[in-house]
Amino acid sequence: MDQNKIPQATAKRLPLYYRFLNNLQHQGKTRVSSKELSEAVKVDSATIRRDFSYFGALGKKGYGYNVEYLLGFFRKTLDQDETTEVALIGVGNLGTAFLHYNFTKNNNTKIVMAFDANPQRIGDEIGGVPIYHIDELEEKMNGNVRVGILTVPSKEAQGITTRLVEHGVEGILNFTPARITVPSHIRVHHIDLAVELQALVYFLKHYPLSKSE
Amino acid sequence: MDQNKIPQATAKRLPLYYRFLNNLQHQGKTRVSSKELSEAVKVDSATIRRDFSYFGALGKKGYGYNVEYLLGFFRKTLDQDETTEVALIGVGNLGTAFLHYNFTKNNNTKIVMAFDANPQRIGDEIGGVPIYHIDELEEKMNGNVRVGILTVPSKEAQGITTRLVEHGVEGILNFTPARITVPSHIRVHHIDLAVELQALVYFLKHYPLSKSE
DNA sequence: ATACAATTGTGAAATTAATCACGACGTTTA
DNA sequence: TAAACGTCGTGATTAATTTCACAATTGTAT
Ligand SMILES: NC(=O)c1ccc[n+]([C@@H]2O[C@H](COP(=O)([O-])OP(=O)(O)OC[C@H]3O[C@@H](n4cnc5c(N)ncnc54)[C@H](O)[C@@H]3O)[C@@H](O)[C@H]2O)c1
Ligand SMILES: NC(=O)c1ccc[n+]([C@@H]2O[C@H](COP(=O)([O-])OP(=O)(O)OC[C@H]3O[C@@H](n4cnc5c(N)ncnc54)[C@H](O)[C@@H]3O)[C@@H](O)[C@H]2O)c1
Repeated sequence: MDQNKIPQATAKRLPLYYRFLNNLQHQGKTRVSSKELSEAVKVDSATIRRDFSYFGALGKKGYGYNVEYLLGFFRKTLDQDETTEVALIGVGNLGTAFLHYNFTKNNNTKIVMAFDANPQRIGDEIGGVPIYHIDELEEKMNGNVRVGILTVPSKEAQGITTRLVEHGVEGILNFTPARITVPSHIRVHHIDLAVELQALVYFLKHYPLSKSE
Repeated sequence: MDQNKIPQATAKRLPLYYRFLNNLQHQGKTRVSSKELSEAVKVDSATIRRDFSYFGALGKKGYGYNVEYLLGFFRKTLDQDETTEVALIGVGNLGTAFLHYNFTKNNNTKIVMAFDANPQRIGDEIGGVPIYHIDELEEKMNGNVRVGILTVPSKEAQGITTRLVEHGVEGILNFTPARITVPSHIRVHHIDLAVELQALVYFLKHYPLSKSE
């Protein structure tokens, strides 16, 4: 689809740019240079220009980028006008935090339902999101849910994943340590918080930064 | 320090390998091949062999790797025997979830204190971690805390960061959307959950996977 | 013993990403 | 209007990471 030439590394930075451009617009700024952007989002300015250039010539030489134009462009590119429905599975510590937050700011995603196995949680709403029993997964998911967020205990992850995929979910954001197996057309992003923390500690001990690095 | 030749991409995978090897040992397995590991952690087997090879010849041709030996090796490499103290700032939705979890399993990190500005939370403990008022940050941090986890509102992020750094913190795990500025010898890892979700949605729409990819 | 099967470790190739560096061109100023 | 300046877009380069593919070596079976 679309522009299959856009590097994945670039695609991952797009939401970041989008969010910052939004901030700029709220501040009433009308123009911005790759240098300013660079300082704000901590990405090299050449990388930013390169990223933008995959979408054509969006800026003006000697001037920079027009905030409104750029924002409008990214809004279309990131499909900000259509909402992707998301289901969250596992309303525990982490799941509850996500439901309260619900990624609503500047966002094209919405958690529309949640599931848990614990009867105490069923029937409640958190942040306007209804919580159903996991047995009702098949019944409540109506084919519009394209993404699942997994915040269940890790030993449940594979089973739930299989059920999600059978019911039309195309992408999974997996917060459990389990590495799940999915059909080849399903996309999984792992966010492994314990690994992130351990990796940070490893870097501290083994790659000490010098004052100039 | 140590082996500055280990690629960062490799270093990030080490905790993952470590965790899986632990599981294997608990299951009583004594040997494992890069192929088995590959299927479990979803990393190409050649990449795993390459990763291991930076540490020398850890395996045996025709046999694979000895689980116990490998685990012992990684335990040393990842400094599993010494604990790194961590402070968490911002006991809100996300912060509370992290305190309950506290990354205790197989881990060399421990959240030893938390801070918040909301008087209602002060004095409590969550998961055995005391919660202090943010004004006491300087007083309670004793120089042993090397890592800070930031789960405050984004506009507070920069100010808190500066204070943490002044009091000896060397690494920051930043969950706020704010991109913080730090001296060059401080390491920051951003985990931007909203960006992760948006990026997943972008990939779904623009890089549909085929059945064979 | 010997043959067979399995699996490592690693050069080399391929892929992906980041950075340099500069010509071209628009803006601003006087 | 013209000169000075700022900033983009990008070819070329460099760096980082992944993957291929196979000789070497070991374990296992007969
Ligand atoms: N909380 C953290 O800070 C943290 C950090 C790193 C990783 N994780 C991982 O995230 C996951 C969730 O962590 P948590 O702290 O929120 O755990 P939790 O135990 O608080 O929450 C898990 C929830 O899943 C529900 N559940 C159990 N089985 C289920 C099923 N079959 N179907 C639906 N719901 C089910 C439970 O009732 C519970 O509410 C775990 O895999 C954990 O390893 C959490
Ligand atoms: N909850 C999520 O799912 C989620 C997802 C993505 C990003 N985030 C980001 O993570 C951060 C925390 O999110 P949250 O949902 O937990 O928010 P929250 O409002 O629930 O928690 C923030 C906590 O920080 C405390 N706080 C405020 N100012 C402080 C200060 N100066 N010093 C110490 N503590 C202070 C507040 O009292 C509150 O308890 C935010 O920046 C948010 O954007 C959260």
